[in-house]
Amino acid sequence: MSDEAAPTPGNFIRHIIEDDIKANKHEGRVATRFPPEPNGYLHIGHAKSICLNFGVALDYSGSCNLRFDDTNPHKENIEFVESIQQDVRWLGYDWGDRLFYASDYFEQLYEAASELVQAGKAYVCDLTAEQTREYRGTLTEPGTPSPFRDRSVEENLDLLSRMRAGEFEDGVRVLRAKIDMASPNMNMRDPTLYRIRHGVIHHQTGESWCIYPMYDFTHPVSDALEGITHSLCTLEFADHRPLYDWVLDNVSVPCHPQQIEFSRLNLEYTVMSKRKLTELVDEGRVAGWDDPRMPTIAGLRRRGYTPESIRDFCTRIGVSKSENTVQMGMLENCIREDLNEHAPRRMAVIHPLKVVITNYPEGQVEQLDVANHPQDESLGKRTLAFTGELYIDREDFREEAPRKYKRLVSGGEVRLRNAYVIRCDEVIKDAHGEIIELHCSYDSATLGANPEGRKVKGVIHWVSAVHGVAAEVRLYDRLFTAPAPDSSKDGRDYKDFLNPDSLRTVTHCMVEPALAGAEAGERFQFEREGYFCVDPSPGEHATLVFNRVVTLRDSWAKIEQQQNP
RNA sequence: UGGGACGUCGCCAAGUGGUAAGGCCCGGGGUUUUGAUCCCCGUAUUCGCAGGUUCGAAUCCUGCCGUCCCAGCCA
Repeated sequence: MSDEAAPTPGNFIRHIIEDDIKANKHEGRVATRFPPEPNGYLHIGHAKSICLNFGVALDYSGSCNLRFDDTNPHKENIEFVESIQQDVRWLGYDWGDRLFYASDYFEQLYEAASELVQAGKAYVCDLTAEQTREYRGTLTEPGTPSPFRDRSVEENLDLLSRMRAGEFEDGVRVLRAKIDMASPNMNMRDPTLYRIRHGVIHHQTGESWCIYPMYDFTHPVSDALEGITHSLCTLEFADHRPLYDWVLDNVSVPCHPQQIEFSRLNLEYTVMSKRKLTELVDEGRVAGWDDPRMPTIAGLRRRGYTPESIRDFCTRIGVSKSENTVQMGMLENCIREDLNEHAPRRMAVIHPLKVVITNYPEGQVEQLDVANHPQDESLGKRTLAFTGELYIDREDFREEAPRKYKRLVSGGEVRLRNAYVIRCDEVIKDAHGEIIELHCSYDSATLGANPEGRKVKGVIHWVSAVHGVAAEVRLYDRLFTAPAPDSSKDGRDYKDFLNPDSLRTVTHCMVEPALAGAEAGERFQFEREGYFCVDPSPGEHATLVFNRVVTLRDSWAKIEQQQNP
């Protein structure tokens, strides 16, 4: 057991950075940035980027800026800029005093645009959006130059300043780079640099601007102004790199950062696009961005994932340029490993079945001393009350034992975890034949000792009926039923694969008394069930609510499945 | 049919001319008052395919095949 972080394995980006340091490129400096657009909550895919950018900065004594890419006020808002900061911080990263907004550079961006115009490298274009599309050509055919491409520098300068002054309506004109309408790279066919947007209140700049720069223009300039050395982004931006470099080569900036692309994370049984996650939230398919079924950082946090487990996950999946879809098991393994080591053990009965121990002295209560962790004494002990009436889980009793079943059966014996061995003598049913109670007898010689002359293989958990505390338990499962819900070949929408059983709420659970004062966000292992987290929602919960983070590995479930295919 | 990228075990992923790391999953065994944990052991004669260069190729060359991305006044 060790809390030492495993060394981060090398990847192609780290190799490039190490080579650059050796070659004294950028004076040996390393500066990265994490540049989210505040138009949604961060998800596990962003965590990969965050761990990469901040991790690299940490390991090479560099710095990593947090910069909001806020150039499209239509889609962005302050709730997102706040949640993003909270999530990055929660993941364990610190941007110090280097919190920036692309909008901090609007004035410099405008000057850079003027510079391009003056150099004859940008022009104001009056084509409509639709016309622009037609003029752009197709993947296989070159585009056609805009009729406004050869406007004079003077006219362009005048028009640009009047765009800024608000003289033109939305969509009437744009500023475009003058590059190459015949380029095989669509991004180089005179890309739009600025568009007009009236009537939106930007969360940072308010109403001071009515023209907004595009990503392809904003990003390289922002990177350069911040002295970024390595600008890491996902694969789909590889085609934009020539434009990124073009902008930096044609505008006066202090340095020329290097853009490097890596592949984004895909996770089985979920979706990762912001558009789809936004849809799930807006349409009420989930309870919000922090719904524990969401792959968002906020969702994982509420589910009970630890920041350590997410960071561990990010280092395990690595960084490469190949298209990948990581199995859920990988993420689950990371949280199991963390919680197995750190979570105190408790007993909780999710589907209670009453057990009466007929030979237990009436009214007697025994206080049992029990370890909080089977391997780690430093987690201490707690006391458990044992009584003649208790609850076990319905799953742990069968009238007829299936093959290899080693829990309680009629006439059979089982060990009550941390307590005695009991035998089931009688099954009490109601008028419908439903089992409502078990009458058992206990062997008083089996507390902390094996029974004489026989072996009892099964061990089940239990809660004293008089000391137990009522609780609600939320059992989560994967949000989608298909491994790749957003790429079905038969034209079905990702929402057609929503898992109807992704949340099962169980209301009348019984948990051991030590759980009574559990605080929001506290995590436990409910023995033989899984890891659970006290729901941290700022709550008006009348009773305790536990979210299931993840089940325990369950080899019995595998056996059972093989027996009843 | 243009351009960009990628193809190493079921899923990730090292490897950068010297004879296929590691993790997850999976299978088998052991310990265990959690069917958990932990501990052993096993799992690619082969790197998309086909040629070529070389004493030697996953690594170099050529050709082919497959997958992903690009035609927002989104990022």
